Amino acid sequence: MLRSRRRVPHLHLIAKGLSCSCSSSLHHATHLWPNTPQQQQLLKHLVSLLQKHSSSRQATQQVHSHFITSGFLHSHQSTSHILLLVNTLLRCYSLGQFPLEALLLYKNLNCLSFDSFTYTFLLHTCANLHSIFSGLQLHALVVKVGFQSQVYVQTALVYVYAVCGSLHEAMHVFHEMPERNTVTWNVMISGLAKWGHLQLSRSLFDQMPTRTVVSWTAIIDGYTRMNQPVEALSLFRRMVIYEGIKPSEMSLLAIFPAISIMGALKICQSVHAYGEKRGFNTSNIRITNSLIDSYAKCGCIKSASTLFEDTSAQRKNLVSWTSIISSFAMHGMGKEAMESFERMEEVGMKPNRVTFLSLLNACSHGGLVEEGLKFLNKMLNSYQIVPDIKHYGCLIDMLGRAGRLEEAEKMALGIPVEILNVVIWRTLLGACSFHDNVEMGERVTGKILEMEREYGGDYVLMSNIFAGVGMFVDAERLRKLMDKRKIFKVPGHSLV
DNA sequence: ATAGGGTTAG
Repeated sequence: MLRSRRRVPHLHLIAKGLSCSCSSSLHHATHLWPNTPQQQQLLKHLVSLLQKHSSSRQATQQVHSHFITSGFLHSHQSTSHILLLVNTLLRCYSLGQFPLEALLLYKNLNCLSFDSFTYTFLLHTCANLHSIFSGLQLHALVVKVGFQSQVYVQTALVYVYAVCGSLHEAMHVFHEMPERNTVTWNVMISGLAKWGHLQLSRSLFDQMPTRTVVSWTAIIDGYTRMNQPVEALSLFRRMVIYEGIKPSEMSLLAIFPAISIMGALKICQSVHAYGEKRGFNTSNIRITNSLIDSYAKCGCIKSASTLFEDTSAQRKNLVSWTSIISSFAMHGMGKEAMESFERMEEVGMKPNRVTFLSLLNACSHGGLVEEGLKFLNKMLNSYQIVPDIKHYGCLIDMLGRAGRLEEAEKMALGIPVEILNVVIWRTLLGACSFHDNVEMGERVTGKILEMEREYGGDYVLMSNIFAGVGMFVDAERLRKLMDKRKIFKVPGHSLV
């Protein structure tokens, strides 16, 4: 899943910044500072500080304010030294949580003459913002200032376009490039794979001169995501056995879902062993979490829970807890899921919406209706989590399975219309069918027809209810209605 | 001094 998009206000500021010569505050400078050795020292110090703490927002901001107050811009400091600091600042911002700061800094410093490093970092900012608009503006700027044939800049351009899903533009830049390196190829391949263009991605993968572990991981991840676990696993084997490339932690994370889809317990075990050998399992909690999930999905809840128990409390994060709860849920072990949840609360870990979804799912599958309702209450009141449509779907499924149809219907009717979907009514209709409640089945079918007139499956389900309780006349009438609307039953599939 | 792949979900 893509990370949530952040909005970029005032993009015109960037373009504006180019046209005027200097930001107004600089005009107030009345004198130039002497080029003291202390200042030179300070510059170097700030750069190395940033390089050491490149992921710390606080450090970045402190260096930034030092930079502003130091008067470097009015000094006789060598501009290349200043630019190094500015570029490093831009890089830190672009990688951090507030990439917009990079664009603003750039805009405020338009009297500097920037280099290709600057534009590389700025483009990464756009990628992190998922802002195709600022990406396009920067592309234009890059052409204007003449850095359009620098490999790093072009690769960053391909990256921005690929991240934003503008694959035509990405391919265009890619094809125009006079020289490409491995990173360029990897960016293009993973961009295409990420957006589901597997064949194209694969053909580039096959074409590229040298494939690194990143290339392999990107294409494997593509196959996994596109639900082609066999190809994913066969590529993984080829990478390890024939190419002699060592899988990285990310390679393992990419292959786990494929293992899960296939339910390949043996492979899961050998990847587990490999991770153990490389020390991944103990250094990377994500690997452990994925392993727990995969073991459960391969049907081995024992291994999942053993692995969970063997992981120290220190290392367990929210995902670890959520994973074990969802593991128990998929094995119908409601009690165990509840116990895990309670233990989680005891150690002070705060559940999120996914945790509650897994927990409610466990209650639903384990037939723990009262408990499920209690947890819903807890979610609302103790944690102030607003249920989304999946929570509702789970709860209605839970009530419906238990035959508490009136409560289920009441809950369905209380779902905000903005999030209500037809899956909810289908879930309830399934319960009506199971419990032979014709009256409610009719009402619910009406709701479904309102929302989706073209889909035939529900007519059939409804007519099965009628037929099932001996109302052949009505069943006949419904089928005729279907014929009239030229509806035919399509093979069932879940939309959830 | 630069860039690429990442865990949980009815």
